[in-house]
Amino acid sequence: MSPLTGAGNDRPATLADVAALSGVATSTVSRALSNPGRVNVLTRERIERAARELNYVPNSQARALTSGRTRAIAVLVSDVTNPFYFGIIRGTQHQLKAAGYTQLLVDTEESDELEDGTLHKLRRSFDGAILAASRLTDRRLTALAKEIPLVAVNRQTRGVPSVFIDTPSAIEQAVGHLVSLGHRRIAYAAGPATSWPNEGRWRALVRAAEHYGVEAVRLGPFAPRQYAGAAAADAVLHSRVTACIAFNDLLAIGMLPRFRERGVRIPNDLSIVGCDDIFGADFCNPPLTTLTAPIEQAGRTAVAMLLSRLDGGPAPMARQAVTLPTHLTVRDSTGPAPRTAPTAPTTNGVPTA
Amino acid sequence: MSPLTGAGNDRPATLADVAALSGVATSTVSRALSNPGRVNVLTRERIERAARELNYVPNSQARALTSGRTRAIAVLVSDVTNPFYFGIIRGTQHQLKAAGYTQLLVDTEESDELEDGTLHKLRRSFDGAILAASRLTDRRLTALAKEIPLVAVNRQTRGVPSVFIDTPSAIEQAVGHLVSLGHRRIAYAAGPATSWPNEGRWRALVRAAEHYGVEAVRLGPFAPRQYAGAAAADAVLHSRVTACIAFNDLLAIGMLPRFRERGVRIPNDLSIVGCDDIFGADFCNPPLTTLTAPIEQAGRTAVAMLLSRLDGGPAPMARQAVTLPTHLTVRDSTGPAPRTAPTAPTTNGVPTA
DNA sequence: ATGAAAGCGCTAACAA
DNA sequence: TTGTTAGCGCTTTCAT
Repeated sequence: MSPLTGAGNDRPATLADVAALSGVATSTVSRALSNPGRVNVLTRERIERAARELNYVPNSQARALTSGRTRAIAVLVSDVTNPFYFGIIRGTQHQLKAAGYTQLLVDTEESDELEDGTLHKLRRSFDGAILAASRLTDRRLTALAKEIPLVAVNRQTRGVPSVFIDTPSAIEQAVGHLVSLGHRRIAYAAGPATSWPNEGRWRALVRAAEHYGVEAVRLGPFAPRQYAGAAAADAVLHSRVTACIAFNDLLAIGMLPRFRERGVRIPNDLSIVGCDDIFGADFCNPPLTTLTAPIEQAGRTAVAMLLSRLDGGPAPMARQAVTLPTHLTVRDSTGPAPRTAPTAPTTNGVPTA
Repeated sequence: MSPLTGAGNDRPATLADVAALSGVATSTVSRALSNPGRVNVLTRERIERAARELNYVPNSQARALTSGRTRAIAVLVSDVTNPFYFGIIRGTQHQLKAAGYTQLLVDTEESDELEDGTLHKLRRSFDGAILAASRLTDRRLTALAKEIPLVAVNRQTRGVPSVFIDTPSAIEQAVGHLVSLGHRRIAYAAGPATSWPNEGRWRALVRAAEHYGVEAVRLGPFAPRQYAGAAAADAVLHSRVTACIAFNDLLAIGMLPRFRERGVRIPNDLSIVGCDDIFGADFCNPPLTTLTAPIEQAGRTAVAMLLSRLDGGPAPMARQAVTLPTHLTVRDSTGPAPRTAPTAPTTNGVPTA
């Protein structure tokens, strides 16, 4: 018989059972189990023994009904398919479990309505939410933050606690790196218009380009998916640049085979920089130079902020906006600029798309 | 004002509010909303209108307390870090949402105790569970399946409904493929001893090797992680084989850079076959020949089985054990056998580890 | 077809 | 420090 199984009982033990066995009132048991300090040491021990004997497990639904707290946190991602979120999920999962919370994972499928709707439908099923990539408007998000304890990742909006992964700063480093390799014209393969970090990355590129006196050209938008890489690669080849910074690694990784098909060698003919440093960025071919984001840490930090807020009242010590540093990781997809920008060969054995 | 926000009310509407507004008893509202058939059409419409007006959202905790059903399904994975589970999670998430269920994601960290413990602690928080890679013993699992509606993935145990990804059959194909390329001695880089599919894969290799009259050698066990690839690669180089089938793609991908370091070319000097076809298997270097598993489908199927069980009583139409076919996907990590097996060079400029 | 009433298991005043 | 007593919001008999 497993120690975790009831002692052959039919129905799981309740507070009342524990109370009966230990000869106290249910309220005392409740206190002993949640506010151990506010109960006599001896009775508490007796109660704990009884609870163990009956293999008592609190019913979290019932607990939630009265206390209003579920000890569950909703984590909303815009696409479970995207490996970027796995870092986030890993971080949140770790931190939540440590704090005894359960994680409700929700995929909002890039839809703001689904995001808003789910948040409301599940409202009483969680104590707080982490929006890993909110597609909501600023207004809506601000309003929501007043109703629901939440922390947004990569989304800075007034009044909304957030964890910001500072990719823009790293973009400046990336541009410096490219400039030092002789690149003078750099493309940005943009992500979806609904993505908040997308604009910041482009602006950072523009700023850095101005600073270094080089050109920046914007391409896209492209879906933040591997399959969008082909279109992005073609666009790059038509833009007469010698280097490209992609909205994210997924897109960058998707571009690689397309360049190979078209006879464009990376990094000899063209340099590529990704963003995030997701799973796979280190072993794709060639390994990707990218802006390494502390993804997992972002998840952990978001949870820490949220929980401290839940425990410590509306606005505790915790800062309301945390910025996580990001750095350039140089691998093999960037190299010295070629004399001329590569173009799509029209007579290369490979037909142009 | 968002249609999803209450009309400026302070506290969310309850059944009683809806009842009051529509002039009926709470029980009638309850029926109208759950058993639409058992209520007068007119009153039902009135109730629905009232509910909409008050922006009523049922409190799932309260509902769970009486009905015993939470409309949540727990999905247990042994390691959220492993991309294999991405596919499972994607599949379950999709199917669960379609059915109006919430997904509770739990990482059991390869620990059977944590698995068992979590299952019990959360017992009243979900209606059923999907064990994506149970580390429990057969006895324990069987016992558990009697208490809790569950479906196991890649784990066949009597009395436990399961979805089995038939990688063993594909291993036979893989061996055939390797034999046709001239390989006569094939290694198996084993996964963890606690992994159920691990043994089946090895047995399939032994069987196929016998059938083709070639040798099979077993190496390991290795952690099913990228970092274990270095050790696995070294073991392969000491085993005098010309081909290796790895427990999973993660391990295979981890082996690749190690071979490169040691001057062993894939597939010229050595052929590698992975299992699962996870994210990354197609773009690593070289792209991996692997046994493509319908991972996402496995997740979807598991959910379908579980839900049909929950709705349709203890043992409905649904088969209790489903096998999903797997096939060999040949990419660039397998090729003709070299004349002699590669070994670890001791004087190659690269020091041996 | 509808209503009244009794809980589900727990927490949180309030008393003692 | 402990017990008594109301509920939390909902479902579900049992009546009507």
